[in-house]
Amino acid sequence: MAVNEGLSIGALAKRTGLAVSAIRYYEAQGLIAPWRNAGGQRRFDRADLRRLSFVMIAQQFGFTLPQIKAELDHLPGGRTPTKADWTRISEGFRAALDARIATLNKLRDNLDGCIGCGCLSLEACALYNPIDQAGEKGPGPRYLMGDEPAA
Amino acid sequence: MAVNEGLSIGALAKRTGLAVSAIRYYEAQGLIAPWRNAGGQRRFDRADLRRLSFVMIAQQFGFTLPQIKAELDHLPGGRTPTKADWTRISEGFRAALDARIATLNKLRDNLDGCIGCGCLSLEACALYNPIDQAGEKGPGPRYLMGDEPAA
DNA sequence: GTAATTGTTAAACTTAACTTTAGGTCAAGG
DNA sequence: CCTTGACCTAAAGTTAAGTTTAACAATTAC
Repeated sequence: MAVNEGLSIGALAKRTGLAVSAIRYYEAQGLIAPWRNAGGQRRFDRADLRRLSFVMIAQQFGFTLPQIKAELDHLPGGRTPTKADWTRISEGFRAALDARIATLNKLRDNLDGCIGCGCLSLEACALYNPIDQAGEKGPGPRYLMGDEPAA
Repeated sequence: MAVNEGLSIGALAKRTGLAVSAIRYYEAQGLIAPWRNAGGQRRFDRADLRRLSFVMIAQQFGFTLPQIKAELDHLPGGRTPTKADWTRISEGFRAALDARIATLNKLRDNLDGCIGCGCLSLEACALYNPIDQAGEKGPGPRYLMGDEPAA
């Protein structure tokens, strides 16, 4: 056992809890870049454990792999990332998470209003607006829910 | 034009902002159950607008279609759902949403600790535990927001 | 009455994030 | 040396939530 062999993909899988196939997939997506030993097998270093932790956490937060790659690409190229490097990109998480929590709180407040009125109608319901983002910004108000325009 | 013809799929699509193909897909998944006119075309009633509103809102909250179907299946079978019926199942949203917000808040608090230590390591990082749970849930895309919404 | 629009079906295609399979290679133990 | 287990690649399969396509029928508009 040479001192500086690096981790095999199986060892990395055990340490992270990821499937071997997932780690290979992440390499294909450019999230990690192992080197190869004499026999052509992947060898990882310990910094890759941290990279994969980052990937897993970012996924929890709803980031896509390309987005995560974009973050990881901000890490320094030539050297092993320092604690400060990781702290810097982790703070991006904090901001994204705060934004997401704010969105859900707003959604919940809207829902509270809707429970009160029981409407769930597209036009009247405050929840409709977020949905509308993707939809057409078309024609004016309609009577959507089968209720008469009734006074 | 008979008084009580019902809505065509195109009309429903315009009113909801959904694509015609999406509405057909929802029917295939059992989320709505239109009847057919003499020529074999789908006809919807106004209550289906409300069902689709419910679907769209629930999707905003991260529910899957099977989960949404499970909620909709709690609506009364024989009659048009009343406002009270809708209010009752909307309250399920409120609970799920509260749970999700709580989860994210916990995640954020853990992240704050991690930013402090800069570790992001699997053994030490508090964020590891939620990841570990998600890993137990088998193959396929992971949940976007952490916990699976309460059914 | 005819043309344009809207509707019908089944099946194939799409994207993300993987997993599974098939057919072989490398490494470690006895 | 030989076997067993870990590893390799490329390609196909999986799931969710739809969209697209092709070929054809029904409705509506003029």
